Amino acid sequence: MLEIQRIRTEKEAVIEGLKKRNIDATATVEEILKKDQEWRESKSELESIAAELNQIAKEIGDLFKQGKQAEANAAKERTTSLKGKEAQLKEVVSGLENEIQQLMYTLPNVPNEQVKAGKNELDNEIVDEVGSKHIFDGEPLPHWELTKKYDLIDFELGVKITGAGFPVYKGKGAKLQRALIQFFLDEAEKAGYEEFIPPHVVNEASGIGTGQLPDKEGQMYHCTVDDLYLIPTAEVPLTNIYRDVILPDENFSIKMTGYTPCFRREAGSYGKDVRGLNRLHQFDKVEIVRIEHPDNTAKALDEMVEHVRGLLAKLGLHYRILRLCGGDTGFASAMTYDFEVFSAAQEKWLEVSSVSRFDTFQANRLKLRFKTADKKTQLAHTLNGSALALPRIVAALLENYQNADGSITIPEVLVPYTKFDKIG
RNA sequence: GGAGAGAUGGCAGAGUGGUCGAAUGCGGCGGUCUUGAAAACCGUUGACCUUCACGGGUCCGGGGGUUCGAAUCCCUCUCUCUCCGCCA
Repeated sequence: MLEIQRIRTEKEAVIEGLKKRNIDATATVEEILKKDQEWRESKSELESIAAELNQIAKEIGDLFKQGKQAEANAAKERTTSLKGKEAQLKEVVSGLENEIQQLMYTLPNVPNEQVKAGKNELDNEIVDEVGSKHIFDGEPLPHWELTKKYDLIDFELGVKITGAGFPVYKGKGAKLQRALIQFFLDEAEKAGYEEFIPPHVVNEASGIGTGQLPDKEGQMYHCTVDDLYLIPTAEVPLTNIYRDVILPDENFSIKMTGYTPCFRREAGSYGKDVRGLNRLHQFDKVEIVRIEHPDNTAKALDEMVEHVRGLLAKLGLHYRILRLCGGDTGFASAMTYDFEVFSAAQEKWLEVSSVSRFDTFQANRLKLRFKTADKKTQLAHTLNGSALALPRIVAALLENYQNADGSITIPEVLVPYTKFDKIG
Protein backbone atom coordinates (compact mmCIF):
# COMPACT_ATOMS: atom_id res chain seq x y z
CA MET A 1 0.00 0.00 0.00
CA LEU A 2 1.26 3.44 -0.86
CA GLU A 3 1.66 5.95 1.92
CA ILE A 4 -1.16 8.47 2.09
CA GLN A 5 1.46 11.09 2.86
CA ARG A 6 3.07 10.42 -0.49
CA ILE A 7 -0.20 10.84 -2.33
CA ARG A 8 -0.78 14.13 -0.58
CA THR A 9 2.63 15.56 -1.34
CA GLU A 10 3.58 13.88 -4.62
CA LYS A 11 0.27 13.50 -6.33
CA GLU A 12 1.55 14.23 -9.83
CA ALA A 13 4.57 11.99 -9.49
CA VAL A 14 2.40 9.11 -8.33
CA ILE A 15 0.01 9.52 -11.24
CA GLU A 16 2.89 9.85 -13.71
CA GLY A 17 4.63 6.82 -12.23
CA LEU A 18 1.55 4.66 -12.47
CA LYS A 19 1.15 5.56 -16.11
CA LYS A 20 4.16 3.35 -16.73
CA ARG A 21 1.94 0.50 -15.66
CA ASN A 22 -0.52 1.57 -18.28
CA ILE A 23 -2.85 2.73 -15.53
CA ASP A 24 -4.51 6.10 -15.30
CA ALA A 25 -4.89 6.60 -11.58
CA THR A 26 -5.94 10.22 -11.78
CA ALA A 27 -9.55 9.63 -10.79
CA THR A 28 -8.64 7.32 -7.92
CA VAL A 29 -5.98 9.65 -6.60
CA GLU A 30 -8.30 12.65 -6.78
CA GLU A 31 -11.00 10.65 -5.05
CA ILE A 32 -8.59 9.67 -2.30
CA LEU A 33 -7.43 13.23 -1.79
CA LYS A 34 -10.98 14.53 -1.71
CA LYS A 35 -12.02 11.96 0.87
CA ASP A 36 -8.81 12.52 2.77
CA GLN A 37 -9.61 16.22 3.00
CA GLU A 38 -13.14 15.46 4.21
CA TRP A 39 -11.74 12.96 6.63
CA ARG A 40 -9.34 15.45 8.14
CA GLU A 41 -12.07 18.02 8.58
CA SER A 42 -14.53 15.62 10.17
CA LYS A 43 -11.80 14.11 12.26
CA SER A 44 -10.71 17.41 13.72
CA GLU A 45 -14.30 18.36 14.46
CA LEU A 46 -14.80 15.02 16.13
CA GLU A 47 -11.68 15.52 18.19
CA SER A 48 -12.73 18.88 19.49
CA ILE A 49 -16.07 17.41 20.57
CA ALA A 50 -14.22 14.59 22.26
CA ALA A 51 -12.02 17.12 24.01
CA GLU A 52 -15.07 19.00 25.23
CA LEU A 53 -16.72 15.81 26.48
CA ASN A 54 -13.55 14.83 28.28
CA GLN A 55 -13.53 18.23 29.91
CA ILE A 56 -17.13 17.96 31.08
CA ALA A 57 -16.60 14.44 32.36
CA LYS A 58 -13.74 15.69 34.44
CA GLU A 59 -15.85 18.51 35.85
CA ILE A 60 -18.63 16.12 36.75
CA GLY A 61 -16.15 13.96 38.57
CA ASP A 62 -15.00 16.93 40.60
CA LEU A 63 -18.53 18.07 41.35
CA PHE A 64 -19.51 14.66 42.63
CA LYS A 65 -16.52 14.61 44.89
CA GLN A 66 -17.54 17.97 46.30
CA GLY A 67 -21.03 16.62 46.80
CA LYS A 68 -22.58 19.07 44.38
CA GLN A 69 -25.09 16.60 43.05
CA ALA A 70 -27.39 19.12 41.39
CA GLU A 71 -24.64 20.86 39.46
CA ALA A 72 -23.30 17.55 38.33
CA ASN A 73 -26.63 16.54 36.96
CA ALA A 74 -26.93 19.83 35.17
CA ALA A 75 -23.57 19.22 33.54
CA LYS A 76 -24.78 15.82 32.40
CA GLU A 77 -27.53 17.52 30.48
CA ARG A 78 -24.94 19.39 28.49
CA THR A 79 -23.41 16.21 27.18
CA THR A 80 -26.45 14.76 25.45
CA SER A 81 -26.41 16.93 22.36
CA LEU A 82 -22.63 16.66 22.11
CA LYS A 83 -22.83 12.90 22.29
CA GLY A 84 -25.34 12.80 19.50
CA LYS A 85 -23.07 14.86 17.32
CA GLU A 86 -20.11 12.74 18.31
CA ALA A 87 -21.82 9.52 17.29
CA GLN A 88 -22.80 11.02 13.99
CA LEU A 89 -19.30 12.22 13.24
CA LYS A 90 -17.79 8.93 14.28
CA GLU A 91 -19.84 7.24 11.64
CA VAL A 92 -18.78 9.73 9.01
CA VAL A 93 -15.12 9.41 9.95
CA SER A 94 -15.00 5.63 10.00
CA GLY A 95 -16.99 5.49 6.78
CA LEU A 96 -14.43 7.72 5.11
CA GLU A 97 -11.57 5.73 6.55
CA ASN A 98 -13.02 2.59 5.01
CA GLU A 99 -13.56 4.18 1.65
CA ILE A 100 -10.05 5.61 1.57
CA GLN A 101 -8.61 2.26 2.57
CA GLN A 102 -10.48 0.47 -0.19
CA LEU A 103 -9.24 2.97 -2.76
CA MET A 104 -5.69 2.73 -1.46
CA TYR A 105 -5.78 -1.04 -1.83
CA THR A 106 -6.47 -0.65 -5.53
CA LEU A 107 -3.31 1.35 -6.20
CA PRO A 108 -0.24 -0.69 -7.11
CA ASN A 109 3.29 0.39 -6.26
CA VAL A 110 4.82 3.25 -8.20
CA PRO A 111 7.53 1.89 -10.49
CA ASN A 112 11.13 2.88 -9.93
CA GLU A 113 12.53 5.53 -12.23
CA GLN A 114 14.56 2.89 -14.05
CA VAL A 115 11.44 0.99 -15.03
CA LYS A 116 10.24 1.57 -18.56
CA ALA A 117 6.64 2.12 -19.43
CA GLY A 118 4.97 -0.86 -21.06
CA LYS A 119 1.88 -2.96 -21.35
CA ASN A 120 2.97 -6.56 -20.97
CA GLU A 121 5.84 -9.03 -21.24
CA LEU A 122 6.55 -7.94 -24.80
CA ASP A 123 7.78 -4.59 -23.48
CA ASN A 124 10.24 -6.00 -20.96
CA GLU A 125 13.86 -4.97 -21.36
CA ILE A 126 16.48 -7.64 -21.80
CA VAL A 127 19.35 -6.31 -19.73
CA ASP A 128 21.73 -9.23 -20.17
CA GLU A 129 22.08 -12.66 -21.72
CA VAL A 130 24.72 -15.13 -20.63
CA GLY A 131 25.72 -18.37 -22.34
CA SER A 132 24.58 -19.75 -25.62
CA LYS A 133 22.34 -22.42 -27.00
CA HIS A 134 23.48 -26.01 -26.70
CA ILE A 135 24.31 -27.76 -29.90
CA PHE A 136 22.86 -31.26 -29.94
CA ASP A 137 23.65 -34.23 -32.12
CA GLY A 138 20.05 -35.14 -32.58
CA GLU A 139 16.74 -33.77 -31.43
CA PRO A 140 16.80 -33.18 -27.70
CA LEU A 141 13.85 -34.62 -25.82
CA PRO A 142 11.55 -32.37 -23.81
CA HIS A 143 11.83 -32.89 -20.08
CA TRP A 144 8.43 -34.57 -19.75
CA GLU A 145 9.70 -37.35 -21.96
CA LEU A 146 13.00 -37.58 -20.11
CA THR A 147 11.31 -37.78 -16.72
CA LYS A 148 9.20 -40.61 -18.04
CA LYS A 149 12.06 -42.39 -19.76
CA TYR A 150 14.17 -42.44 -16.61
CA ASP A 151 11.26 -42.62 -14.18
CA LEU A 152 12.21 -39.40 -12.40
CA ILE A 153 8.86 -37.72 -12.04
CA ASP A 154 5.42 -39.28 -12.29
CA PHE A 155 2.79 -36.75 -13.27
CA GLU A 156 -0.03 -39.25 -13.65
CA LEU A 157 0.55 -40.63 -10.19
CA GLY A 158 0.24 -37.12 -8.84
CA VAL A 159 -3.07 -36.79 -10.63
CA LYS A 160 -4.28 -39.94 -8.94
CA ILE A 161 -3.23 -38.86 -5.49
CA THR A 162 -4.12 -35.19 -5.71
CA GLY A 163 -4.76 -33.75 -9.16
CA ALA A 164 -2.98 -32.15 -12.06
CA GLY A 165 0.02 -30.05 -11.14
CA PHE A 166 1.10 -32.13 -8.15
CA PRO A 167 3.88 -34.34 -9.47
CA VAL A 168 5.48 -37.24 -7.64
CA TYR A 169 9.29 -37.20 -7.69
CA LYS A 170 10.96 -40.60 -7.64
CA GLY A 171 14.42 -42.07 -7.25
CA LYS A 172 17.05 -39.90 -8.89
CA GLY A 173 14.33 -37.36 -9.65
CA ALA A 174 13.68 -36.96 -5.93
CA LYS A 175 17.37 -36.88 -5.12
CA LEU A 176 18.02 -34.22 -7.72
CA GLN A 177 15.27 -32.16 -6.15
CA ARG A 178 16.78 -32.48 -2.69
CA ALA A 179 20.27 -31.78 -4.04
CA LEU A 180 19.18 -28.53 -5.63
CA ILE A 181 17.46 -27.36 -2.46
CA GLN A 182 20.54 -28.12 -0.42
CA PHE A 183 22.81 -26.45 -2.96
CA PHE A 184 20.71 -23.29 -3.09
CA LEU A 185 20.52 -23.06 0.69
CA ASP A 186 24.27 -23.53 1.04
CA GLU A 187 24.90 -20.80 -1.50
CA ALA A 188 22.51 -18.46 0.26
CA GLU A 189 24.19 -19.13 3.55
CA LYS A 190 27.59 -18.37 2.00
CA ALA A 191 26.14 -15.07 0.85
CA GLY A 192 25.16 -14.20 4.42
CA TYR A 193 21.50 -15.19 4.52
CA GLU A 194 20.22 -16.82 7.66
CA GLU A 195 18.20 -19.94 7.09
CA PHE A 196 14.62 -20.30 8.32
CA ILE A 197 12.05 -23.03 8.12
CA PRO A 198 8.80 -21.10 8.41
CA PRO A 199 5.25 -22.38 8.59
CA HIS A 200 3.83 -23.40 5.25
CA VAL A 201 0.40 -22.15 6.18
CA VAL A 202 -0.33 -18.56 7.14
CA ASN A 203 -3.17 -16.52 8.58
CA GLU A 204 -5.05 -13.69 6.96
CA ALA A 205 -2.98 -10.93 8.56
CA SER A 206 0.17 -12.34 7.00
CA GLY A 207 -1.46 -12.52 3.59
CA ILE A 208 -2.43 -8.88 3.88
CA GLY A 209 1.03 -7.93 5.11
CA THR A 210 2.82 -9.02 1.97
CA GLY A 211 0.03 -8.03 -0.38
CA GLN A 212 -1.53 -11.36 -1.43
CA LEU A 213 -4.74 -10.32 0.28
CA PRO A 214 -7.24 -8.91 -0.15
CA ASP A 215 -7.03 -8.63 -3.93
CA LYS A 216 -5.32 -11.85 -4.99
CA GLU A 217 -7.35 -14.16 -2.84
CA GLY A 218 -8.02 -16.62 -5.66
CA GLN A 219 -4.35 -17.43 -6.12
CA MET A 220 -3.92 -19.15 -2.79
CA TYR A 221 -5.29 -22.37 -1.42
CA HIS A 222 -7.55 -21.46 1.44
CA CYS A 223 -8.27 -23.83 4.32
CA THR A 224 -11.65 -22.37 5.14
CA VAL A 225 -12.28 -24.44 8.26
CA ASP A 226 -9.36 -22.75 9.98
CA ASP A 227 -9.21 -19.68 7.78
CA LEU A 228 -5.57 -20.28 6.87
CA TYR A 229 -3.78 -20.10 3.54
CA LEU A 230 -1.16 -22.36 2.00
CA ILE A 231 1.83 -20.20 1.18
CA PRO A 232 2.38 -19.31 -2.49
CA THR A 233 6.00 -18.45 -1.67
CA ALA A 234 8.27 -18.34 1.38
CA GLU A 235 8.22 -14.59 0.99
CA VAL A 236 4.95 -14.51 2.91
CA PRO A 237 5.99 -16.19 6.17
CA LEU A 238 9.56 -14.87 6.05
CA THR A 239 8.65 -11.25 5.51
CA ASN A 240 5.87 -11.47 8.07
CA ILE A 241 8.40 -12.38 10.72
CA TYR A 242 8.92 -8.63 10.77
CA ARG A 243 5.29 -7.58 10.76
CA ASP A 244 4.58 -5.03 13.52
CA VAL A 245 8.24 -4.67 14.28
CA ILE A 246 10.15 -1.48 14.98
CA LEU A 247 13.85 -2.07 14.58
CA PRO A 248 15.70 -0.26 17.38
CA ASP A 249 18.15 1.69 15.22
CA GLU A 250 19.00 2.37 11.61
CA ASN A 251 21.97 0.05 11.39
CA PHE A 252 20.30 -3.05 10.10
CA SER A 253 20.46 -5.31 7.11
CA ILE A 254 18.36 -8.39 7.52
CA LYS A 255 19.01 -11.28 5.19
CA MET A 256 16.83 -14.37 5.40
CA THR A 257 16.56 -17.47 3.30
CA GLY A 258 14.27 -20.45 3.41
CA TYR A 259 13.23 -23.45 1.47
CA THR A 260 9.51 -24.16 1.30
CA PRO A 261 7.11 -25.85 -1.00
CA CYS A 262 4.90 -23.29 -2.71
CA PHE A 263 1.23 -23.74 -3.46
CA ARG A 264 -0.53 -21.85 -6.20
CA ARG A 265 -4.00 -22.35 -7.56
CA GLU A 266 -3.01 -20.80 -10.89
CA ALA A 267 -6.64 -20.13 -11.55
CA GLY A 268 -7.25 -19.10 -15.11
CA SER A 269 -3.95 -20.30 -16.48
CA TYR A 270 -5.05 -23.69 -17.74
CA GLY A 271 -4.16 -24.81 -21.20
CA LYS A 272 -1.09 -22.76 -21.82
CA ASP A 273 2.47 -23.70 -20.97
CA VAL A 274 1.32 -26.18 -18.39
CA ARG A 275 3.05 -29.18 -19.83
CA GLY A 276 5.37 -31.10 -17.53
CA LEU A 277 7.16 -28.94 -15.02
CA ASN A 278 6.36 -25.63 -16.65
CA ARG A 279 3.53 -24.75 -14.33
CA LEU A 280 2.60 -26.59 -11.16
CA HIS A 281 0.26 -26.18 -8.22
CA GLN A 282 2.94 -27.31 -5.83
CA PHE A 283 6.62 -26.69 -6.33
CA ASP A 284 9.79 -26.20 -4.36
CA LYS A 285 11.63 -22.95 -4.03
CA VAL A 286 14.43 -21.39 -2.06
CA GLU A 287 13.68 -17.76 -1.40
CA ILE A 288 15.88 -14.90 -0.26
CA VAL A 289 14.33 -11.99 1.62
CA ARG A 290 15.92 -8.76 2.75
CA ILE A 291 14.86 -5.93 4.98
CA GLU A 292 16.92 -2.84 4.39
CA HIS A 293 17.36 0.80 5.19
CA PRO A 294 15.97 2.83 2.26
CA ASP A 295 19.47 4.07 1.46
CA ASN A 296 20.66 0.52 0.97
CA THR A 297 17.89 -0.85 -1.21
CA ALA A 298 19.46 -0.27 -4.60
CA LYS A 299 22.65 -1.97 -3.52
CA ALA A 300 20.77 -4.86 -1.97
CA LEU A 301 18.83 -5.43 -5.16
CA ASP A 302 22.05 -5.54 -7.15
CA GLU A 303 23.53 -8.02 -4.73
CA MET A 304 20.51 -10.25 -5.05
CA VAL A 305 20.72 -10.14 -8.82
CA GLU A 306 24.39 -11.06 -8.60
CA HIS A 307 23.57 -13.91 -6.28
CA VAL A 308 21.07 -15.40 -8.71
CA ARG A 309 23.50 -14.93 -11.57
CA GLY A 310 26.03 -16.91 -9.59
CA LEU A 311 23.65 -19.81 -9.11
CA LEU A 312 22.79 -20.03 -12.78
CA ALA A 313 26.42 -19.72 -13.78
CA LYS A 314 27.40 -22.54 -11.45
CA LEU A 315 24.71 -24.71 -12.93
CA GLY A 316 26.02 -23.83 -16.37
CA LEU A 317 22.67 -22.67 -17.67
CA HIS A 318 22.09 -20.31 -20.53
CA TYR A 319 20.08 -17.46 -19.06
CA ARG A 320 18.94 -13.93 -19.59
CA ILE A 321 17.82 -11.15 -17.28
CA LEU A 322 14.82 -8.97 -17.92
CA ARG A 323 13.88 -5.75 -16.26
CA LEU A 324 10.13 -5.88 -16.29
CA CYS A 325 8.25 -3.00 -17.80
CA GLY A 326 5.65 -1.15 -15.76
CA GLY A 327 2.75 -3.24 -16.97
CA ASP A 328 4.40 -6.55 -16.19
CA THR A 329 5.78 -5.58 -12.79
CA GLY A 330 3.91 -7.17 -9.90
CA PHE A 331 1.34 -5.17 -7.97
CA ALA A 332 3.50 -4.60 -4.89
CA SER A 333 6.84 -4.27 -6.64
CA ALA A 334 8.66 -1.07 -7.54
CA MET A 335 11.12 -2.87 -9.78
CA THR A 336 11.55 -6.49 -10.77
CA TYR A 337 14.24 -8.45 -12.55
CA ASP A 338 13.15 -11.77 -13.99
CA PHE A 339 15.63 -14.50 -14.75
CA GLU A 340 14.86 -16.91 -17.56
CA VAL A 341 16.74 -20.03 -18.57
CA PHE A 342 16.68 -21.38 -22.08
CA SER A 343 15.00 -24.70 -22.42
CA ALA A 344 16.76 -26.47 -25.27
CA ALA A 345 14.10 -28.94 -26.25
CA GLN A 346 11.13 -26.65 -25.83
CA GLU A 347 13.14 -23.89 -27.42
CA LYS A 348 11.81 -21.25 -25.16
CA TRP A 349 12.70 -19.17 -22.16
CA LEU A 350 11.45 -20.30 -18.76
CA GLU A 351 11.19 -17.94 -15.82
CA VAL A 352 13.13 -19.31 -12.86
CA SER A 353 13.55 -16.30 -10.64
CA SER A 354 12.00 -12.98 -9.93
CA VAL A 355 13.91 -10.47 -7.84
CA SER A 356 12.04 -7.43 -6.62
CA ARG A 357 12.27 -4.37 -4.46
CA PHE A 358 9.07 -3.27 -2.80
CA ASP A 359 10.39 -0.18 -1.08
CA THR A 360 7.82 0.82 1.56
CA PHE A 361 4.84 -0.78 -0.15
CA GLN A 362 4.87 -3.97 1.92
CA ALA A 363 6.41 -2.30 4.97
CA ASN A 364 3.47 0.07 5.10
CA ARG A 365 1.05 -2.80 5.37
CA LEU A 366 3.34 -4.78 7.63
CA LYS A 367 4.03 -1.80 9.90
CA LEU A 368 7.69 -2.69 9.58
CA ARG A 369 9.69 0.30 10.73
CA PHE A 370 12.95 1.39 12.25
CA LYS A 371 14.16 4.18 14.50
CA THR A 372 16.19 6.87 12.82
CA ALA A 373 19.17 8.52 14.48
CA ASP A 374 16.87 11.29 15.73
CA LYS A 375 14.45 8.75 17.22
CA LYS A 376 11.78 9.02 14.57
CA THR A 377 10.04 5.94 13.25
CA GLN A 378 10.32 5.35 9.54
CA LEU A 379 9.19 2.58 7.21
CA ALA A 380 11.86 0.09 6.19
CA HIS A 381 12.25 -1.39 2.72
CA THR A 382 11.63 -5.02 1.79
CA LEU A 383 13.05 -7.04 -1.07
CA ASN A 384 12.86 -10.63 -2.13
CA GLY A 385 13.83 -13.02 -4.85
CA SER A 386 13.70 -16.64 -5.83
CA ALA A 387 17.05 -18.34 -5.52
CA LEU A 388 15.75 -20.43 -7.10
CA ALA A 389 12.46 -22.01 -8.10
CA LEU A 390 13.11 -25.66 -8.82
CA PRO A 391 10.82 -27.11 -11.48
CA ARG A 392 11.92 -25.10 -14.47
CA ILE A 393 15.54 -25.40 -13.38
CA VAL A 394 15.07 -29.14 -13.39
CA ALA A 395 13.42 -28.94 -16.79
CA ALA A 396 16.30 -26.92 -18.20
CA LEU A 397 18.96 -29.12 -16.61
CA LEU A 398 17.45 -32.31 -17.98
CA GLU A 399 16.93 -30.91 -21.44
CA ASN A 400 20.19 -29.02 -21.79
CA TYR A 401 22.47 -31.69 -20.36
CA GLN A 402 21.33 -34.51 -22.64
CA ASN A 403 24.17 -36.42 -24.23
CA ALA A 404 24.35 -38.09 -27.62
CA ASP A 405 23.85 -41.50 -25.97
CA GLY A 406 20.65 -40.31 -24.33
CA SER A 407 22.08 -40.02 -20.84
CA ILE A 408 21.93 -36.82 -18.81
CA THR A 409 24.98 -35.32 -17.13
CA ILE A 410 24.62 -33.79 -13.68
CA PRO A 411 26.40 -30.43 -13.36
CA GLU A 412 29.58 -30.76 -11.39
CA VAL A 413 28.50 -28.48 -8.53
CA LEU A 414 25.55 -30.73 -7.82
CA VAL A 415 27.39 -34.04 -7.78
CA PRO A 416 28.48 -33.72 -4.14
CA TYR A 417 24.80 -33.34 -3.33
CA THR A 418 23.27 -35.93 -5.65
CA LYS A 419 26.07 -38.47 -5.16
CA PHE A 420 25.62 -39.47 -8.79
CA ASP A 421 26.91 -37.71 -11.88
CA LYS A 422 24.69 -39.11 -14.53
CA ILE A 423 21.16 -40.20 -15.25
CA GLY A 424 20.74 -43.08 -17.66
C1' G B 1 -12.43 -33.15 21.60
C1' G B 2 -13.62 -32.13 27.38
C1' A B 3 -12.57 -28.85 31.81
C1' G B 4 -10.38 -24.50 33.68
C1' A B 5 -7.30 -19.91 33.66
C1' G B 6 -5.75 -15.76 31.24
C1' A B 7 -4.58 -11.62 27.39
C1' U B 8 -1.94 -4.48 30.46
C1' G B 9 4.15 -0.55 27.87
C1' G B 10 10.81 -4.14 25.26
C1' C B 11 10.07 -7.95 29.34
C1' A B 12 8.04 -9.15 34.23
C1' G B 13 3.92 -7.48 36.79
C1' A B 14 0.22 -4.09 39.75
C1' G B 15 -4.18 -1.86 38.83
C1' U B 16 -12.13 -3.63 39.56
C1' G B 17 -15.75 3.08 37.52
C1' G B 18 -13.16 9.50 37.73
C1' U B 19 -6.78 12.80 39.18
C1' C B 20 -4.49 5.82 34.69
C1' G B 21 -1.04 6.26 29.11
C1' A B 22 -1.14 3.46 33.35
C1' A B 23 2.53 1.80 39.99
C1' U B 24 6.86 -1.11 40.76
C1' G B 25 10.98 -4.05 39.10
C1' C B 26 14.19 -5.49 35.09
C1' G B 27 16.14 -4.07 30.53
C1' G B 28 17.48 0.33 27.23
C1' C B 29 19.39 5.38 26.86
C1' G B 30 21.84 9.87 29.15
C1' G B 31 24.56 11.68 33.32
C1' U B 32 27.46 11.83 38.22
C1' C B 33 31.50 9.05 40.28
C1' U B 34 36.06 6.17 38.01
C1' U B 35 42.42 5.81 34.58
C1' G B 36 38.58 2.45 32.50
C1' A B 37 34.71 -0.74 33.92
C1' A B 38 31.37 -2.65 37.63
C1' A B 39 28.44 -1.09 41.70
C1' A B 40 25.78 3.01 43.57
C1' C B 41 23.02 7.38 42.71
C1' C B 42 20.20 10.95 39.48
C1' G B 43 17.44 11.61 35.13
C1' U B 44 15.07 9.51 30.96
C1' U B 45 12.57 5.61 28.23
C1' G B 46 5.41 3.31 23.94
C1' A B 47 2.73 3.73 19.29
C1' C B 48 -0.58 6.22 16.11
C1' C B 49 -3.61 10.41 14.03
C1' U B 50 -4.06 15.67 13.48
C1' U B 51 -1.60 20.69 13.64
C1' C B 52 3.44 25.32 10.84
C1' A B 53 3.31 25.30 16.04
C1' C B 54 0.95 25.42 20.83
C1' G B 55 -2.21 21.91 21.56
C1' G B 56 -5.87 18.18 20.84
C1' G B 57 -7.38 13.13 20.02
C1' U B 58 -6.90 7.59 19.94
C1' C B 59 -4.77 3.02 21.78
C1' C B 60 -4.45 -1.65 28.28
C1' G B 61 -5.90 -8.78 22.53
C1' G B 62 -10.15 -7.38 18.27
C1' G B 63 -15.27 -5.67 17.82
C1' G B 64 -19.79 -3.96 20.16
C1' G B 65 -22.56 -2.12 24.56
C1' U B 66 -23.68 0.36 29.59
C1' U B 67 -22.09 5.33 31.72
C1' C B 68 -21.38 12.32 32.14
C1' G B 69 -16.81 9.18 32.62
C1' A B 70 -14.26 2.25 31.27
C1' A B 71 -7.80 -0.95 31.60
C1' U B 72 -11.68 -1.59 35.34
C1' C B 73 -18.85 -3.49 34.32
C1' C B 74 -21.75 -6.39 30.25
C1' C B 75 -21.88 -9.06 25.35
C1' U B 76 -19.10 -11.24 21.47
C1' C B 77 -14.89 -12.89 18.66
C1' U B 78 -9.80 -14.27 18.46
C1' C B 79 -5.58 -16.01 20.66
C1' U B 80 -2.47 -18.08 24.64
C1' C B 81 -1.59 -21.21 28.82
C1' U B 82 -2.73 -25.48 32.30
C1' C B 83 -5.00 -30.32 33.12
C1' C B 84 -7.47 -34.65 30.78
C1' G B 85 -8.24 -37.46 26.19
C1' C B 86 -6.16 -38.61 21.32
C1' C B 87 -1.75 -38.70 18.35
C1' A B 88 3.40 -37.84 16.14
